Amino acid sequence: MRGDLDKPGEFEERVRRVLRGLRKGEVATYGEVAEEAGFPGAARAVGNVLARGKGLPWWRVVSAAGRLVPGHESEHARRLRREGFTIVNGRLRQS
DNA sequence: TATCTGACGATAG
DNA sequence: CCTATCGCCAGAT
Repeated sequence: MRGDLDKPGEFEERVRRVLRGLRKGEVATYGEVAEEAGFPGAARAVGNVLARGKGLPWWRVVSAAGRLVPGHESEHARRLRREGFTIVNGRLRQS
């Protein structure tokens, strides 16, 4: 069957796939990534994957409030600006 | 089965 | 804008 969403590692696999789908100049919130991955409500778990994963476009993910990654705001902002975004006070500019 | 850990999210003060 | 809470989740112990 297709829907073995409870298989161990399936969550991370899907999250990674969603992340790989984010193109330059495109960002998503942790919650959106979780939802697109088929695990609505697992925003927190998405953060865990991003924190440990390697080679992932982590800078294209921000909090629902537009906040950047704690402890890496400088580099995060730099990378986002490089893709055309505007950051104000460590926050992705609202709409 | 019970707890604990986090790059979360919404809400209240 | 800030902190405190509470709810929710996948994984690891």
